[in-house]
Amino acid sequence: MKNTVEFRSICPVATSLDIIGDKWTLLILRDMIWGHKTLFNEFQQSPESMPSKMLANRLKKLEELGFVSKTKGNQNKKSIYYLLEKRGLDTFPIMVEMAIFSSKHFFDHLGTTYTKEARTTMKTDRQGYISELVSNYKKFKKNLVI
Amino acid sequence: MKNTVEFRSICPVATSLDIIGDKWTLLILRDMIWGHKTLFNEFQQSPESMPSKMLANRLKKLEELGFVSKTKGNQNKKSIYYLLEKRGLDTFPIMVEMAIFSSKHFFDHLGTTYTKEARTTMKTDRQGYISELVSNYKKFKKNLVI
DNA sequence: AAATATAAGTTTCTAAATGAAACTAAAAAA
DNA sequence: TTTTTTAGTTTCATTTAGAAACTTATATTT
Repeated sequence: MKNTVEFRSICPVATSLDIIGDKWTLLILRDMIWGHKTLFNEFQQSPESMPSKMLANRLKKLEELGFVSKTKGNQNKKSIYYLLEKRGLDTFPIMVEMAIFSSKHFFDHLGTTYTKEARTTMKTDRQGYISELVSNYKKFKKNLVI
Repeated sequence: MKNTVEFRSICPVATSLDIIGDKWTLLILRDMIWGHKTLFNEFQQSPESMPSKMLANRLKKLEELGFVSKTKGNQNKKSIYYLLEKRGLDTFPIMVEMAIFSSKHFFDHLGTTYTKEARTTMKTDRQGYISELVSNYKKFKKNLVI
């Protein structure tokens, strides 16, 4: 199975799409940033029910491209920990803009699950919101015992 | 041919991906915002060479979802003008973040095509950059004789 | 007016990607 | 020792993508 990225052009938008332009890749990173998920079966339990084949394929791609790192557990040698690297964390602003977009234009579908407060913060203090979630992740990663 | 959006969850990120999470949709909007393109054959001429079948499919979806409008020409009745509506313009911040991301992490691939200056502006005055391009588009749209 | 060209698609067909479901191998728990 | 858990892989049917040829309406050229 080949899994190399083919760039279609030298356009900066197209280049990002060549890498993260599908329905699953960003959801893994979402679960890592917002949910502090690290394990294969944790990603599987997300509400979108990603098929294990897709999950394995995308995790492999994300690791090859340096978005995430893969570490075998020390205590539990059957667990494999996936953690965000800098490149993975840098996709966060893209996802925040996606969240702002759908909250604005597809509010009826989203409903009131995510508080109005969180959405407002995202917009009014976008950079602060991003910085805090990133620093939270770094803290989580540092304290994680594998 | 069915073309309805199926939402996989009520997550704001997943919801955006359900709508624009593919390799082509955003490229049409990119050509409209940055290139002021309006016609079918103009979109076809982009460096990514979108197949006409994909282009027709995505334009239809974008129109159904209210991202763009479709207008038959008055002077030239065989031309059909596609123009951005508010919802389409609001995807622009997502694309800007994508451009910032790939410029940072895939610089080697992008090369020096897009000036360092433009990239710097995007980052240092993100909101200003967005506002100006949006207002340019609105001006273009207002002055366009169909 | 007739022939040619252009614009916006559609159709056809093959290849590739997706996704559900069952299966596997190694390690841990009971 | 048997069962369960974790992290995948394999198989196969369906869907989507993509290349290429075709179509239909309008416009332009001769």
